[in-house]
Amino acid sequence: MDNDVSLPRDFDALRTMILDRREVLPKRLAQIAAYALSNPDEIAFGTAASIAQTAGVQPSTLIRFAQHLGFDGFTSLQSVFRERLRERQVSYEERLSALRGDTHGLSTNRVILNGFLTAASHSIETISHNVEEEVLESAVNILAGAETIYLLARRRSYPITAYMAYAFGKLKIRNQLIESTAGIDPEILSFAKPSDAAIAISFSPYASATIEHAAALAARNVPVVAITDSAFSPLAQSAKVWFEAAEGDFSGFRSLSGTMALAMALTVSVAEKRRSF
Amino acid sequence: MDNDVSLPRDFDALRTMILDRREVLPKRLAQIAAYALSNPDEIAFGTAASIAQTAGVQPSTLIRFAQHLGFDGFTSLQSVFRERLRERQVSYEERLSALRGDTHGLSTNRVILNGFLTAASHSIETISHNVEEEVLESAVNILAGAETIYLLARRRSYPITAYMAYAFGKLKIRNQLIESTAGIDPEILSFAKPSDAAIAISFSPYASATIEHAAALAARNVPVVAITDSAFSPLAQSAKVWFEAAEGDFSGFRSLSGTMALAMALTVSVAEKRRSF
DNA sequence: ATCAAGACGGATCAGTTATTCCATTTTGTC
DNA sequence: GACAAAATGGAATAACTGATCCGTCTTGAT
Repeated sequence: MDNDVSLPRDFDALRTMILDRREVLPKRLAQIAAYALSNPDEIAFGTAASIAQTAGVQPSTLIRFAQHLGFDGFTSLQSVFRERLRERQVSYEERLSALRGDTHGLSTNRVILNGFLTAASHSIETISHNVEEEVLESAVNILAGAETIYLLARRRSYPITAYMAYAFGKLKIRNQLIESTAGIDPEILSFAKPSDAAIAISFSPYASATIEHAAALAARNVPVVAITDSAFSPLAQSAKVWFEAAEGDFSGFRSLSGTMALAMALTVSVAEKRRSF
Repeated sequence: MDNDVSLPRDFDALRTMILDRREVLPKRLAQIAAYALSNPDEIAFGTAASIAQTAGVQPSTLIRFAQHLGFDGFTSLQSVFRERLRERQVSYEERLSALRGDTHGLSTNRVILNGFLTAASHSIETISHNVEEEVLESAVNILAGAETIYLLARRRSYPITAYMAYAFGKLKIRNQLIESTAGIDPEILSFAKPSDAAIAISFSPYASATIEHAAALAARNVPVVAITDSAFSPLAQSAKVWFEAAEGDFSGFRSLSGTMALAMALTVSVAEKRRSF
């Protein structure tokens, strides 16, 4: 349309072209541009309709986007994304060595990054094998029935509950994150009733505050769902149901990836369950 | 349909299966088998009609071929070929293949959990391929040289900086988490000097506070390292270096796994670098 | 040579595709 | 603030998709 002279044949050229025009693109077209560059595989394999949906636009906008760049339709734009995947296949062996133990010629930084990525992927694997159907179901049941969900975690586990608090909030599920900025946690927790529930997360070495709070709640018949690392964890004793989430770690820091995925799954499952009430 | 118990979910398994049956396959089906193994890319991208033509058979034969192998149609066979191109990390693919695809007979809870686990593993893969050596190095250099590291993130990105704050603390690296509980963020940030540095994390839809703070810091020559989702992000403009971390998501919630691993790698790399001073 | 069982080709079908078109909204200019 | 131009959403459409079906052909055991 407005650029017939140089229509990009390969992905890099296309990428550059899009980045060049980023400021002059209309809103929806820019939205697609951003999506396309960060999810090129989706463009390569998806259909106009499916891509439009995940990118949050209309299919027609996708076609306009392609035409705006000089292609004669979505299909020709898509073929550039497909070409990219075919070519990349060549350098695939070199990529493989990146994550394997092969640290030759890699910078320290890269070794560290790979370490964390590997630890993360191990966590995910472990979770997927260790989580049992019944445990998952009863945890979801407990939480879905709760009036308020209390979130207990400290230190390295705190980010998990922070994200859960955010997600519960978005999903309009009442929750209370125990953060102790003012040191009044015991008072807040004293409001918890048996019709509420708590999620407690802690790994060895266990944060004493989390353990104590969980025990206190359990003593008052508030059901506790725990995520911890073994059956010997003091959390497991206070918990009505508990998940074993042995996280991989690298140089002393846990990956959190598996636990994070489990936590989000719990969150969304609870919302899903409530919707069916 | 001579369906065996297990139908291959990844390309290698499919390849082995086809090679096993090579002699027992009827003529036309063998013809397709040979074509498929030597032109896997064509199968991945083509349509049943186009593949049939270049392979010299009828489209219906292609579908019969797929069904003969135990798939329920050409489409499911094709998805195996597509998966092969999509997953650059073969080892991950093998490990996680159990997770993907069939949701038959799984509980809703399990489907949701698998969704998050898959999204997490995608994130990790993406990060491992998108992070470039130079970007990583210059980010580490900036941060290692900083007196105080300011951590900016809101909402869904907040858990990342929360964990970084914890890890930096453990590693005795001076840092300041911008949390705004008292609404005095601008004042705290006004202390930042060019000899400090900031890490800003935000994904679309970007948290305005993070964007503004990052821009303010950049304007005062405080170097900003950003983690965001595309070149279109307003964060990328304020940043001296920025990482692209397109996180997989499931039912609207980002996985955070890849970003978390990247953040931890940055944290530890900075500590490592400082130790060498 | 016969004949049943499987393999095959090709017409057909329901569903989906990319695309077009037009009414409406948004944007930019004077 | 008014107006033209551009952008956008969404319904409509024609082409094409994968899959099915059935008559014909091939194969191989008897």
